[in-house]
Amino acid sequence: MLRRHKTDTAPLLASVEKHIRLSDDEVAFFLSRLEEKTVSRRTLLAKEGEVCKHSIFVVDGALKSYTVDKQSNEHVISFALSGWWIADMYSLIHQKPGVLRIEALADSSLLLLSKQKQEELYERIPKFERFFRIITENALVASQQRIINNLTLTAEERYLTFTEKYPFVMECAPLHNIASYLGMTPEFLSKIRRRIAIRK
Amino acid sequence: MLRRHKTDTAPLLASVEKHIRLSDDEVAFFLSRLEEKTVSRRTLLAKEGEVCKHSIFVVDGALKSYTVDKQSNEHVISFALSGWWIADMYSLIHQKPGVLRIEALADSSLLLLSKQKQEELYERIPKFERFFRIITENALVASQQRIINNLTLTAEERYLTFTEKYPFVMECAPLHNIASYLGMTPEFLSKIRRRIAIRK
DNA sequence: ACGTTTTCTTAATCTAGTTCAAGATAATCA
DNA sequence: TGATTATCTTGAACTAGATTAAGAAAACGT
Repeated sequence: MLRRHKTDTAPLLASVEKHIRLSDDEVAFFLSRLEEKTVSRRTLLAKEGEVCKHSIFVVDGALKSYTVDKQSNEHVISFALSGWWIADMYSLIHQKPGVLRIEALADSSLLLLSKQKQEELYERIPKFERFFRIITENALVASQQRIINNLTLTAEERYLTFTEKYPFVMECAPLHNIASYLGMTPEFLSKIRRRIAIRK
Repeated sequence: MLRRHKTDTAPLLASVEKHIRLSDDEVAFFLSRLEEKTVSRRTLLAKEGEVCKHSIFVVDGALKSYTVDKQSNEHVISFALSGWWIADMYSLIHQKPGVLRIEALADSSLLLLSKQKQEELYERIPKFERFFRIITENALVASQQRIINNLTLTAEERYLTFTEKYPFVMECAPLHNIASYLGMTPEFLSKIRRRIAIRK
């Protein structure tokens, strides 16, 4: 078998074929649109102030996106583990300077789909409109659920919900990133953890 | 001209045709999928515990979606004014019991697209995949921006940002709904407003 | 292997925002 | 029109969570 990619494209194809059916030619065309990239921990994939050029699919490893405020506090907006997409959606869609940094939490192998190649993909294989519609819908549901949690739960409840829902993120992201994602300080998360430990 | 709908479909068609080009037949088919509904203030369009059956397009008027917690506090998740869509996306997509109530803030005229007819629409006119992909992308960007604001801004900054971005919501939603949407109590919003008024 | 940086925790102090209680005004509806 | 209900505000007491400072342990780069 001829492998155009050193990076393993199977996880991405599995995700695509869960939603749309592709011919071999279409698969080949799709794969030829992708750029592979392996990065080491701490590599920046996108930076605030720059236009975000790619959607990133994580084949293996872990990324996070975050903003840095004037007091240079990081605010983690999202995590992406194996099988997830990540991007600065605002910047990517409107092709305007973004507000997010995207950084590798661990050595990672990625597949990048540039905005331009994504548009070509829609032109050539309209079924991909469907795929990305569904992916985006799922992301929207998750985003709204997070808003609901932020509005209705206490810091401790948010932490417990997170550990149940995303145990794998717990394993690869430092606690202060998780605190930030959950909207609290690392010190307070530490207190919560002790509270929970003592209760048991 | 034969009017299938008493409700004015022009705003919705304008929004659709901003993103995809339709033939007259396709327009007719699309419109035939829609159900029109006029409701008075306080009418419930969806209720927690029930499966959400429709995407709702607001032609005229205003809706809100919200959850009610155990202490029977309302938490406003979203507003929808003329030209906006609203739904309990989780419930609609997965066809499982939802967590949101959707309620009219004012007498409103609506166009409803049922989950089933939406699927039929995708079958018959695949271009609609594109339309809803774009609509969903925009909703996701807005949702993520709200998360960023919640993580990085103070209550006062959130209020000021909101009044600038959504002046029309300010005009038709009661203040305690806006406080709830912004993640603060109505009493505190009131204090913020006084603070701002005094400063001027 | 060792110095440096990152990660995580603890404790004291502080504050942004909540809770509770009450009153004023404006809408709503029979 | 008059009673009722919703909206908005004010103030005092309170608390969930932030801030500041510091130390211990682990991970990392060279």
